[in-house]
Amino acid sequence: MAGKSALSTLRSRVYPSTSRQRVATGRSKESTKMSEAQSSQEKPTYKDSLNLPKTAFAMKANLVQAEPQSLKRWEDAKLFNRLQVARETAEPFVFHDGPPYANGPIHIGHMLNKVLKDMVVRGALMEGRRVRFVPGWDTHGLPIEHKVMTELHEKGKAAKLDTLTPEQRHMAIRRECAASATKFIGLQAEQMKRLLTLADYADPYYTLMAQYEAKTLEVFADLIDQGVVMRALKPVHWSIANKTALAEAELEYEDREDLSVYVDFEASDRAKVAAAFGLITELPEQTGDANDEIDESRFLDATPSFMIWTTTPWTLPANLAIAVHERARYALVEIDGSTTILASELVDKVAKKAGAEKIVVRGECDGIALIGLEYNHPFCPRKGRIVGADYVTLEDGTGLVHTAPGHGADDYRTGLKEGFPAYCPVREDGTYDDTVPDWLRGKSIWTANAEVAERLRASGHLFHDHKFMHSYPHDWRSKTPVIFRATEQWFIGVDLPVKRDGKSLRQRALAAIESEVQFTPEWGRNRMRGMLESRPDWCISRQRSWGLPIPAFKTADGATFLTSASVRAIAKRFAEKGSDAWFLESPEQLLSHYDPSSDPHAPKGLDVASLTKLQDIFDVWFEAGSSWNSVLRARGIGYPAEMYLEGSDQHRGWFQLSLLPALGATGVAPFKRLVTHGFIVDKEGRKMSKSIGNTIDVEALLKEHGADVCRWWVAGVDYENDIRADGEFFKVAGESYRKVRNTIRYLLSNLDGFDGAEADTILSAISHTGLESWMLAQVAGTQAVVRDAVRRCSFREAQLAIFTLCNETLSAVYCAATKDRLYCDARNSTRRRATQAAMYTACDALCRMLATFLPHTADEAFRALRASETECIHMERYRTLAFTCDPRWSEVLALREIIKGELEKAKTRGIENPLDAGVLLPASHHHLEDFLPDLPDMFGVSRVVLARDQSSIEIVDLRGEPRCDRSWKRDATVRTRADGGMLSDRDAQAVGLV
RNA sequence: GGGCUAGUAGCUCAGUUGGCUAGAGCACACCCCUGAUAAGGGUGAGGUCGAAGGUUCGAGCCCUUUCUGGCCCA
Repeated sequence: MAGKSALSTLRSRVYPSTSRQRVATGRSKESTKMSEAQSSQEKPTYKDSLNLPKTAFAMKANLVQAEPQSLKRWEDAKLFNRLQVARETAEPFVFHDGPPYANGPIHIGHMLNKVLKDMVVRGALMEGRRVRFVPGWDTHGLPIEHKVMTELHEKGKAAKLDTLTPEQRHMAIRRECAASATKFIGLQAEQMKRLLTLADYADPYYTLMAQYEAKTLEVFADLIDQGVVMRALKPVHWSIANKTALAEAELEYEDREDLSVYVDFEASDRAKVAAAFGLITELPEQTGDANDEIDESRFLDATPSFMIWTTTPWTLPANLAIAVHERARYALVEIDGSTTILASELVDKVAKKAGAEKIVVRGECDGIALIGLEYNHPFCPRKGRIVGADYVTLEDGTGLVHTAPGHGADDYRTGLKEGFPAYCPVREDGTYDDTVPDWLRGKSIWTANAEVAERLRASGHLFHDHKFMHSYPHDWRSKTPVIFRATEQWFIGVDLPVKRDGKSLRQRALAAIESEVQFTPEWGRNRMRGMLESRPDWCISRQRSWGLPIPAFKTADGATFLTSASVRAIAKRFAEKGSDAWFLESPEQLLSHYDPSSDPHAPKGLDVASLTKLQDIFDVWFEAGSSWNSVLRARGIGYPAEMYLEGSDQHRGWFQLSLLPALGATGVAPFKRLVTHGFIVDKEGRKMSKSIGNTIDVEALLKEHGADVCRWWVAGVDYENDIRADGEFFKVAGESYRKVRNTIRYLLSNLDGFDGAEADTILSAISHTGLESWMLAQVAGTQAVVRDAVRRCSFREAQLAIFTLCNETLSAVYCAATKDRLYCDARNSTRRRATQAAMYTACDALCRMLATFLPHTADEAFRALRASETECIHMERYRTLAFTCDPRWSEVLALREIIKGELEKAKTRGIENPLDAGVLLPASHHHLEDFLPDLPDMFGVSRVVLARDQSSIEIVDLRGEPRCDRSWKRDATVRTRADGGMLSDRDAQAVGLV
């Protein structure tokens, strides 16, 4: 004992740090300390008699090493499955994962999305709900196929593909694609698990699974039943060399010289054109009135033309319209004898290019005045019409745009709007069909370019032509130029009436987002409405290898065969064999479950043996957009989902493309609520991109900070808008995490030897005016805020409430106030045990609240609290916390703030340590008398007195009074005890010196 | 170019229908404690609310224009 106290003394002497000695401002403080230390040499020290904090819960989290151990513990304990069993009869919370694309490692956006989803999952679990969250992956589609093809090229294996039959070729590519997707699913799943997300990783969904594909086809069949699936023409990039459609990613842009032509399209009705420009074509009758003299400049005697410019003369046979901009100015000019119309701004430029000399502007008007006028096609026997289009610019050409809906994307949209067909007289080998004039039939479009120009020149329609260099798309494989060519595609018609109720998908979708779906943030509703209002029919077919085949056939007489019954039969086949069957099996095999006699829509006399398979595959969005059926309904999880939670780009993507098929097939939206988050940008607010080099690597983040810190960062971001991220921000999140962790550690460290089972009994006896009641009421209030905030996905709000509880309520106030009783009271004193019971309850509640955000740390703390390695916080649910406190506590807290200020002022009087101070409260505070026992600890002072004769708060200097050697309080009962120490009654009792 | 959306202390954010001397937390500075110790407590300094006009007795909040970002289209 003597040795120990000597050591303590030595420590107290040596401990003051050098830095403090450097900054020590003055005089007496150090000397006072020294004299006290010296005097204590003769006196006993009491440190060992105190109940000081003790815990195995480490201050340093060491997340990077510890989290994988938690993962393993949960996996070994089969946490996900145990939860399913435990919550079997609980109210389900249907939550559905939007599938990320399996073509690379996860990036920080995935981290954000997955962690937010996990907070929803864990939040619902803590509410006692049953949550079966199935993670999914989108596995089909062009990016994977393109990447695989590029790799095959690089490895020199692509040439071999060309020696295969088309079906062998498809299969070879599909095998490679499946391998690639599977590889990245494995990688991503591990990374997502490392983020401590809780999901059914043992049984996830992939869009390439046979069952999934079958269920997607069922949705397609439902849509056929509802009458919204149709076949129509649409222009696509077309490789003549390979006779196939190409995607944007398969194009390479190279410079190419083309013939560019300026063509005059003769107006059909001279008078109408003249009127548009304020001119006349008929001379009014002579009245003889001198004032009625004819203004000859207003008289138009020639038939004007509309001048267009194009670099693809071969598309002129398909011209159906000319587009102008409503607000652009157009001029009627005479150029070298011809009368023509073009944008005012471009008259000089065009004239100069053509070397024209004599230019007379006869009139001007806005584009809107031209809309509706008609013209005669220069070599086809039909009329065309002037239409308005926003994309018309005055940068090149004439301001009047040649429009062939079968040969251009803009043209096609204009055609849809104006009711023109996607007329395409070009066959798949690049030659004209029989609908064009004789002299073009069967000719290649490339040779047609020059011939069309010559023909126009001969007939006087060619104003000017010249060679023109421009960037032009080429097929990346054959290196040949591609064309836009309208082909037959499958569509879901958004304006067709659905059989169920006669309303179109567009009408139903608009109604659904108006009143049946909640949006977080609310502006998502507006955004989605705009997109739904303007969206065209959904083209669901692609000409690719890697995807789910659209199971359509061609009959011997060239008709397309596809009915809902045939699709359902093939769905059955795919469920057995996977969609590879489409490329491996004969039509008879594929249709083995199909019985034409029971299909009212089967063609008469259908001969299955004579069918040939069509080669379209589904747009990947159709597959992802059917997940509510392939996952939620197929697995009996529930329908519709409570919520979908994705990035705000999915308003156009997954949200919309899930809504449309679901409304068609079921009549009900697949989600009740849409929550969106913004995109992660760098600290300057710029988007992250590999080329700029401002990306943040998820693996590196996890390695540096651990998942709980990363999750704590996610919990704190304002995810509704762009989210700035930077390495520094994670350090800040780490600091905040440490604060919470330390608070928990301190609570735990004061619970050494306390039996948590007694907590409730002890707390049932506490007073409303007691400190415990106040603290527990704060905990209860925080829990209510957290639960409500998490339900609303307002994680930031929940995090702030938890942090404030730790930082303010507990660390700064409650823990500071209860130090004296925890350390100095007798170990089993009623007061100390009440404090422990309150701390136990607070810590328990904190673990439950934190489980949503910090799965590892909450579990670690909970096991420490329960002193059990088998307990798991994630099997728990919220407890009801029915703690309330006297409403006057708010006054006590306000008073505490005032006292702190007074104590600060008292420092100038030399009272630097609050334990050297007493507080005199004036008569006006007598209503707080019930709180008096806790007030000294609340203020951190040695004594609080209610003084009737006092008119204001006063800080009393107690430095003249004896100081208890054990508690360091200046207490009236302090006196020399039998062991020679100066102790107060309480402390004397605690050490057994009564 | 169009639709939606954001811009408040060094950083991350609150600021309800216009009424405040514009608030938190972190970081920073200074102080206390050394019995939560690679912890804990206290105090303080930081802002012409992106910019310019306008409405109003009064604007961070409403209107117009504009600048800088983000998402989705074109």
